[in-house]
Amino acid sequence: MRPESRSMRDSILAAAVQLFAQYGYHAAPLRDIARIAGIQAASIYHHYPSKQALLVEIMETHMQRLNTSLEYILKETDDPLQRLHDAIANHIRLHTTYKAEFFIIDTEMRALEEEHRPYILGLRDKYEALLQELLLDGMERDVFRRSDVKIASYAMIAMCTEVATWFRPDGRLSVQQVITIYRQFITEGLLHTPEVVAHMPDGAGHLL
Amino acid sequence: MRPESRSMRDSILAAAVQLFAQYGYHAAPLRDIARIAGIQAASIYHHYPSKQALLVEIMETHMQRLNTSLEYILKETDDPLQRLHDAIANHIRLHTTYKAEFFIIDTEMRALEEEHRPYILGLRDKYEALLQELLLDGMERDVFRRSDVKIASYAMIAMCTEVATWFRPDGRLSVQQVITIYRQFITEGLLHTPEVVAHMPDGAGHLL
DNA sequence: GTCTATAAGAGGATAGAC
DNA sequence: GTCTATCCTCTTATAGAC
Repeated sequence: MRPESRSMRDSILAAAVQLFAQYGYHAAPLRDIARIAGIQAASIYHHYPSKQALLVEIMETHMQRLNTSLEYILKETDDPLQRLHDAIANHIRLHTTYKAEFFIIDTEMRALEEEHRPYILGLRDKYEALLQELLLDGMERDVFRRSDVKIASYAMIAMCTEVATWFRPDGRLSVQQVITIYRQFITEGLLHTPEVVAHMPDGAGHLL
Repeated sequence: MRPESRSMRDSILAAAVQLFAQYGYHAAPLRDIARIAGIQAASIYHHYPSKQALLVEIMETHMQRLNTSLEYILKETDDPLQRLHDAIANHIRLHTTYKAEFFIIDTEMRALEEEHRPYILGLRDKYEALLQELLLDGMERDVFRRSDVKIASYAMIAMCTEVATWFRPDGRLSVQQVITIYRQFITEGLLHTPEVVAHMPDGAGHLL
């Protein structure tokens, strides 16, 4: 694609991301997307075949980004706990960096026409499978408590994904702080870790 | 409201719930809602002033249901851990019983017109505040580990709410099983609880 | 590559008969 | 309380000039 068209193509996509996230796919008129991009509605069709194509491209790009990064973590790291930490950080970092894009993925699946839905759902299933692989491995190696792998993956994905709903770059917490808090919640839960140290003969060896 | 109209009013609302959940608010035509309810589109306006009124009524009814039940738990129960268990069970039970209704609340907030949004958001904020009250109390009484109360409430709500997305009454797990798994995940996290018992002098007193 | 003009249709809502 | 008929607006998408 030549440079002069590449730029307008990106502007249109950026405008679509903004309005799809703000009003939802069906409530975002193509005219408004065009206006933000600085052209007429009809001109969009020189760059994209339909409104639906904009949605598919947004979802495809970022689901692939998510999958590629998790595949990299699984390939490069062996320790289950380190893998989990990296996966949580990766998920939250991407969902705060591409906040609007992932919010669209999370809320506009229904807006996908039959033709494209299986493909995008496949990408989402792939991510779940990768995370489940991570969790199962950690359970088999006795690092994680044995529990329902599917439910654990759903719960993790749901809570880390929702960060895209409320996170504000200028808010109370930095991305790194959010990651640290979620990491501890996911690994240790809400309850106090039992005070093991007090019962041990020599009082040595803090667990944390 | 008289009985003969009450029935059609409910039929219309039930049809709206079905189609709003299936296709989304903007993609669900009033004509289709009417067809499922067994009347003509124009007849809906005898029972509701607008399409928007259907959405507001669905959201209002079930957010109030959620708030009332959590308020009851906080009033009747004092023990923080028991309160947490009850709150989780209550949230998941309501979100599986009124699956479509809560799915709409979770995905169609953007479809609310300015006039009604503050009211519904207020009900949602109220629920978050109640849960945060529960969590803060548990931390101050040293039952829960001290951590960020807001984040903990967001995480809990996100993971328990998403059950409405994938739960199937005829699926692999019963509602009670889902509740038990979530409960353990939220309280204990993914990691093994340290094997305290082995280090204790008499080996007595299982923690769980 | 962008424009103007417009097709073609769907949508929410209203009027007024019965 | 429900119907038929219809209004009015908005929307995606296309045709063809520049």
